[in-house]
Amino acid sequence: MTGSGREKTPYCPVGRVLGLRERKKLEAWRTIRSTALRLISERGFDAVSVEDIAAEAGVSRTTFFSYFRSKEAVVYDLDPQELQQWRELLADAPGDEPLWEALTGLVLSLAELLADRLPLQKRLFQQSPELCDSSRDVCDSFGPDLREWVARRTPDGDELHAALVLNTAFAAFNTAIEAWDPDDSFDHFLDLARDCLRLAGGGLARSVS
Amino acid sequence: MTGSGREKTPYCPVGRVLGLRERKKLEAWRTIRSTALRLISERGFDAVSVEDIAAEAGVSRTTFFSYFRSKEAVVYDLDPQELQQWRELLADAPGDEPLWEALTGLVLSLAELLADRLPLQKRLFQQSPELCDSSRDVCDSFGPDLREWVARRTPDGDELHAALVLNTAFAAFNTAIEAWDPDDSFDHFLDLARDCLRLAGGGLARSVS
DNA sequence: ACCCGAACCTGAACTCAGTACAGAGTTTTA
DNA sequence: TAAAACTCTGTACTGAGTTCAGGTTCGGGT
Repeated sequence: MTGSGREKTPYCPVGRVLGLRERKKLEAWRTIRSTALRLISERGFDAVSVEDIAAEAGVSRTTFFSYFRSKEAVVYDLDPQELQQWRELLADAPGDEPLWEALTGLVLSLAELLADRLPLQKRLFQQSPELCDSSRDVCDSFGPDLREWVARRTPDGDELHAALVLNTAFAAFNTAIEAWDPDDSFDHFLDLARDCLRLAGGGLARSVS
Repeated sequence: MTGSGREKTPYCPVGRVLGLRERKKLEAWRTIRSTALRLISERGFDAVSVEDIAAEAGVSRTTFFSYFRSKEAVVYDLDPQELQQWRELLADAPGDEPLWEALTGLVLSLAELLADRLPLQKRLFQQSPELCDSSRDVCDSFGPDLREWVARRTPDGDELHAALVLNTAFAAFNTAIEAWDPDDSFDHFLDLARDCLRLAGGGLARSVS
């Protein structure tokens, strides 16, 4: 919905020094999120309604939707502080590396940033296939930013190549997520992601099998 | 929804010789689909409700949902005959080629199979970003079959590689779709798809830019 | 300290996707 | 031609997502 506007409201800015308002908002965001994750991991995604989450978080249904665009978003969205770190990462990324190498680095940094959330998230995927189906992309929340970053450093005429590189990096990342067992260590996931990115970057054509 | 069962009902079987029942069903399927595409291309995806489609197609809302799992599905699903051709393609695919080459071939054959529908579909994407967002994958309808095909010809222990190859092929295909202008010839699209698959297969790491 | 505007929260009412089901109608089969 | 199997339809329901008109709370001046 909402056409393709990026952010309806500049929600949860996370500036340097937070006023009372901003602190409350961040707190509300986190209460809703953690409540949601708790309920969903207890009962499964489908068995929890937005109403349940809102009630349990002590907030109205309407407010829930002012913090999260959809029910899935409460699972996928980055914490405002993570989002800020992610944007700093993008801002600081070197501009001289070849695109694929730069992207590989970014994706791996991102993975580390998500270290806390990913295991739980992956477990939710396994419990609730409907979650997997709907948003098949864990990339939803950071994807747009990354797209923009790629676009900015892409010379005219090379859009196809840039898009291909980006989509392939996503594919590699998602493949690693799919393959990972959340009971294994997170380092193991990082290895998987590295492997996938390396294989995809090195060319899938000539290869085993 | 529906756990992860493949097909709730074996709808529209398209056997060799069709009985009256099957003929009616195929006809109904096509009426609904074409009505839907017409209305949606006239008014936009969001401005058309399932009720509108059903009414215009002379069928009940309930019946609509017995033919299509969702409102998006009516745009994405393969025609039962296309689906059959696609399955034959899979069945006939050689088992001795390396995985990437085999997949490349399959994806390109698939593209040709979709020649009629793709231009309109791409135009709908452009008109209705909400369509793009929701099902970011044109691969939805044939993806499961292809996954299964890949799984069958994957030796144990190589699942990661197989998944990576598959996801990357999808990524390349989607990239081509994204990049294609539906006012250009369909051959141009095929060239794009070929290029994307070749680039991804050949290794994105060392490359221009 | 006070006030005003802006930002925020809320309940209520609404639209629409998707599901369940029971009954009526149609095709198939024997 | 009658029973069995399948299909369609209306009805009624759940729940996601939106809109909106208040009420409340915060922040920045003065």
